[in-house]
Amino acid sequence: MAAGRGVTSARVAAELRSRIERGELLPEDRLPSERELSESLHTTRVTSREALKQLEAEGLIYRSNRRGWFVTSQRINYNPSRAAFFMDYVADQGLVPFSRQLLKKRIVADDRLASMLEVSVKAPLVELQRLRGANGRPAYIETIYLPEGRLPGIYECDLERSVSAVMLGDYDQQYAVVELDITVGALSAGQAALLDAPPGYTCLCVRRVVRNAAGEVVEYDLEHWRHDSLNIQVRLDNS
Amino acid sequence: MAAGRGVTSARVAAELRSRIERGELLPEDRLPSERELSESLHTTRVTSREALKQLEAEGLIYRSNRRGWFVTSQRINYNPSRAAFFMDYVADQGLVPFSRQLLKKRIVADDRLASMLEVSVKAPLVELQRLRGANGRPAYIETIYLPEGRLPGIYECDLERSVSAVMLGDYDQQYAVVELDITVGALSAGQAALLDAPPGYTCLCVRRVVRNAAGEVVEYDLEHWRHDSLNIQVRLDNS
DNA sequence: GAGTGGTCTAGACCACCTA
DNA sequence: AGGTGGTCTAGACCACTCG
Repeated sequence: MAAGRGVTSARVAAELRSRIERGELLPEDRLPSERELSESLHTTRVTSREALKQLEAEGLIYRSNRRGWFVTSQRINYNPSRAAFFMDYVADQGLVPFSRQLLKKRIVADDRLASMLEVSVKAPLVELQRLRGANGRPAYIETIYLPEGRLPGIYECDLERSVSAVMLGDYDQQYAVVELDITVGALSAGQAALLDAPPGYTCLCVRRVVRNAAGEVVEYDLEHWRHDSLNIQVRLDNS
Repeated sequence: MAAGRGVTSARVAAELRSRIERGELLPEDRLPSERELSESLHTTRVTSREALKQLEAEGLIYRSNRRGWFVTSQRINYNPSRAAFFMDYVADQGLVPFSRQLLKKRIVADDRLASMLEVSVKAPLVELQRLRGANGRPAYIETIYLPEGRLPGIYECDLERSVSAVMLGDYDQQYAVVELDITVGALSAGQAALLDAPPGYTCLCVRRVVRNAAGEVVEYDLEHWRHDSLNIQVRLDNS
């Protein structure tokens, strides 16, 4: 039969779960400290932590660096197929989005990037990195690669707010084909620090390859999302 | 700065990672037992386990019930947008697929199902559940709901192998629109047992709503995938 | 029956955050 | 400075699997 989860940690998890469901703990509320929890439920810290990690995996709670555990709130609904603007669709969901550029530089394609973007090795690229989130909480890190050869002068554009906007406006590039690759992974130490998560935190990796009407790759994105902040929604129309 | 992962467990993780990358440990190979590992690397079981769980989160290794830890092999590439047959696309990837029907029965729609399938409450449905995987390892559990009103006689069809096949053949239903909803979650105890995973194991939840050319919902799927067995690939054509 | 992972106890020290 | 989570030690018992 099922290898039953331990009785004690399950009890702690159930207790907290019910407090959340009953509304005693509201989104963004802070949970009791691990030591308090352990004492009041007659167990040890290791066991309480086991329960907390379980609820974290379920997406019910999250931890902030070394400040404590909190109840999660609404996830961001994300439709990676559309060239929608992050700031817009997050605001439409009643959240307050933010976006911070971490990096913008010119690089040349190495083997891996050359094959992903279908350009020759050493072709000039623009690399862009940004941190985005909602309601003051970081949600994902995005790294974007743009082939300068196909988008002349792209480096001079204001890419801070939205690449999609620049594509549509200045380049008249429709997103003809979008290829998505979605996998569960773990955050590196650097990524985790930026996302206010412990190293190794479970994340959703989304890889996007965007092609224009001519079939050329015009954008390659790598996104690392906190697993508890995201809901991917895709709509496919074959008609 | 980054809340650095502990030195010891990181050392154990790095050691195992390098053994895997160097090819000393091959896919499906068994790792040393937790006790051996702890002793040879001069640490305790709790710490070794921390490292093992980290590698598990990264998708490098997995555990089988109480039998031990193993190196993971190739993931299944899955394109949920197409009405492709599981047995076919897995075989195309050089893997040996299997599919086991767990349940097949007639039910009536409750509130939730009625709203998902856009039928009236108490409308007749067929519920189907199956366990699928590759190379002898379970990968996901799928629960399918079919509205009998729109697919008369569907219960009598042989749905064991492929719902898509029956749709295309007997009902001439093209999959006109597919709506996907993808989230990271945790397995319930029952699901975990079927998937040979510990309870609370991280999973990818995929919800599919399929509509025919008339815009009616003809299929509603709920899939729970082991996070280490899956790679979702979607291709969107806006041209 | 021997060995495995799954869980738990009861401590400890550290790095970091907040006041 | 005091409290928080992050990590670690050194044991223990249990449920299960396998030979």
